[in-house]
Amino acid sequence: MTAATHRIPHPKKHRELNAVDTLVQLSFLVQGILQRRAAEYDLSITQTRLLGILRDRTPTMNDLAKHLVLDKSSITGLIDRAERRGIVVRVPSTADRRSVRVRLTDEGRSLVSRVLAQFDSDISTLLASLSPPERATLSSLVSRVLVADATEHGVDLFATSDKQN
Amino acid sequence: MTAATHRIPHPKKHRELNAVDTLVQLSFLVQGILQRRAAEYDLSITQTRLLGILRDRTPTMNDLAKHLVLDKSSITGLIDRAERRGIVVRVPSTADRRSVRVRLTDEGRSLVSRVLAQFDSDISTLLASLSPPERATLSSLVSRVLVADATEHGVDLFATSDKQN
DNA sequence: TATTGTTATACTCTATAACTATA
DNA sequence: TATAGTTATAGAGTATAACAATA
Repeated sequence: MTAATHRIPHPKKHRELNAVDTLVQLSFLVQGILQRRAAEYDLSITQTRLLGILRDRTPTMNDLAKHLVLDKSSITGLIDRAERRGIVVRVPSTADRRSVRVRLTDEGRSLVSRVLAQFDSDISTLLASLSPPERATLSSLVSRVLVADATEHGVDLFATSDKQN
Repeated sequence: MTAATHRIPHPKKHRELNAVDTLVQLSFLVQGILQRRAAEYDLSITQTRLLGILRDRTPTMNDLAKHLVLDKSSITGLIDRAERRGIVVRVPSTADRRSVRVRLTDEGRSLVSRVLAQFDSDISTLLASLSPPERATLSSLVSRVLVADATEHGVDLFATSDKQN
């Protein structure tokens, strides 16, 4: 990889971009789009991921730490700020009195729906230059990469988890 | 988009992933890989991007702010920390005595080479499940997305910029 | 003893506003 | 006046280590 870590790459005229470079550049492009959009709602990427997780789960702090690959003390701060803002609440776990579950409030649910809908629209726009069959090809290739990685790391991409309490 | 903002997505069995979802997930995956790898060298993604830019440029603080899309005060801090660490130096600009150019030190150059080589290797590994022609297809489709976006925003992806002083 | 979560602390990253020094 | 950069300040995000409560 030569210059894929910055948006305006190598000072060489019309060089061929390999799969590695394009993927890295794309990841910066996509993250930039998401980050700017989230910021319009006063959300960071991490907060948005958090809300996305909470849409169909009521995980413990520990579950969140695992999903987001963050230290549990980082989750404490993340939830503190989200709770202060009224988009999530801590609820005591009934089964284990040490643990705490985190739930979206109605306001949080509404917020995450709006943000993720915007994300969808933003990335769809980004892909507008590809034809539907091209998008399908892209999607299929990327899916294979995602599945291979998940398998590699022993993660079931489609698992239903976080059994209640 | 339903669940692409978190690594372990929707609790539905084997749902079809569309191009938007896969792209968003992929961007998180790639950024995670880069971030963890950079961290091994005590670098953030931003520091690594900075070093990547400096490999073939000696930009002013202002140039850096534009490339990284950050406020100039953020660049001050970024360069302060990098300079303290001995990987970059500030050099006075001869033409305009207000401005400052930033240059890699030998140590910085060596560091960025090692990190970017690792990035390359990491992302190559990620793509190992695709055949060479599939990688070429992926690369070509992603390139078109990148070029379309750059054109949309009036950026010449292949421009040579930052004329010295 | 081990696990869950919080607190104390420290550092990076980022922005806004006010400032200095040039131009 | 306008631009280049720094400083002061504030807040988010992150981690490590020590701690309390519970298992």
